[in-house]
Amino acid sequence: MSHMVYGCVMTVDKSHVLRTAATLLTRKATTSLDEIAKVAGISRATLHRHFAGRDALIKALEELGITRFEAALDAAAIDEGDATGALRRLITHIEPEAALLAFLTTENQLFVGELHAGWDRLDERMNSLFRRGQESGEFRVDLTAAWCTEALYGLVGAAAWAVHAGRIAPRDTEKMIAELLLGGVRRSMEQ
Amino acid sequence: MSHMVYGCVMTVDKSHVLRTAATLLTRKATTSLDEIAKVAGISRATLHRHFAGRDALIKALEELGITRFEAALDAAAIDEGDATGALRRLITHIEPEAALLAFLTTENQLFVGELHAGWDRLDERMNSLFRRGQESGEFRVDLTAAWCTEALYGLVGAAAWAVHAGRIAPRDTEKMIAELLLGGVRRSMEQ
DNA sequence: CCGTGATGAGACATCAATGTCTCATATGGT
DNA sequence: ACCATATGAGACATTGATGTCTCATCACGG
Repeated sequence: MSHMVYGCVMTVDKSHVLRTAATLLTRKATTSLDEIAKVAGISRATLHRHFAGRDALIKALEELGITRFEAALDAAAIDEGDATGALRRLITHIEPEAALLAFLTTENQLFVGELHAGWDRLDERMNSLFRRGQESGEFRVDLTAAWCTEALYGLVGAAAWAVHAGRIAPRDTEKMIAELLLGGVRRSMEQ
Repeated sequence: MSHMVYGCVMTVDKSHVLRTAATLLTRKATTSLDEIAKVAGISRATLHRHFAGRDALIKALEELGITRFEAALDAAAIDEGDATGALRRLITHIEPEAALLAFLTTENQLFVGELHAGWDRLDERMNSLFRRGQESGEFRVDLTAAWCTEALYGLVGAAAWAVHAGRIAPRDTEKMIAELLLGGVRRSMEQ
């Protein structure tokens, strides 16, 4: 019985399904599995074959988001160079996953039970980046690292929503997030 | 068991019920009316007497949020004085309504159909505040007013969540939002 | 003391979402 | 050509939320 070889016959792109689910669930948290399957272009039966149920789908969404976020942190090499540059690189790598991240940070339903252990690790890496910037003198110290982390999450979500609403161009999101987070809206006196 | 310490026992405090609903629905968008009623301290029958159904409850939530937001804009007198001060005052007045606002900005379900006309008015007032700051030279012009508005919404939501998660103290939210939005995390050279 | 009105408790039917099943079809590999 | 696997379509029962109803209770005012 040496069958069960994975990887070639799988015509369903789980990542695509999950992204579709993230988009729909962000817009309407009560979206039915029927609609998710329909928009993803698969039947409800197939959706159910890949994800046992709604909870499993949400769980997979969480897993994917954490994985992508972690990958973005790695790709941005946030521990190298100055914190400002590291933060810019991070935003660049996070932006493509904005919709997914926005879903995870707003769907607090995930945290009613136990929260995924991966989040602790991500939060810690984020916090350490801001702390590093504070210690190097790049970042102000009157804003806690924890708040800066939460603010980044919030801004990423706001940007995703603004793009969806057509208020800002997709190509501008990266700059908008980075500039606002780093410099704020106030015109600097030095300029 | 008839308790409830209101002045008059025969009238349910709709505002209290709505705030409870906002809190619960923010944490879990699929919270049942049963649980909302229970946490609000009323029976499901009474909840249904005041709000015809889930949609009506959401609608009332939207109305309340818009009303409170509009009141905050008025109370802050955002058209008077410099834009920076106006923005600080606005944040001060908005902060108590953070949970409610956070719900409205994340519950995009509201916008699948027609979006409430009140939002246009609110967005316009917010945008004009940021435009005013740009024209007076206080705010930078490379960040659009629309984005600044969305960013404020996002930061208010992030702050509400951070407080709920115990990451920042309630008394600090005002400062955290204002300082980050105005000045960003980067240490200013002028200091 | 009694009546009006709001509420609490619960029964009941309904509906939508969900989970599970079967069967037919399509695809890819052997 | 044959077989294994994935998929699509749909039937079916179940579950939970919801809307509606009735009745008992409690508070307040006349």
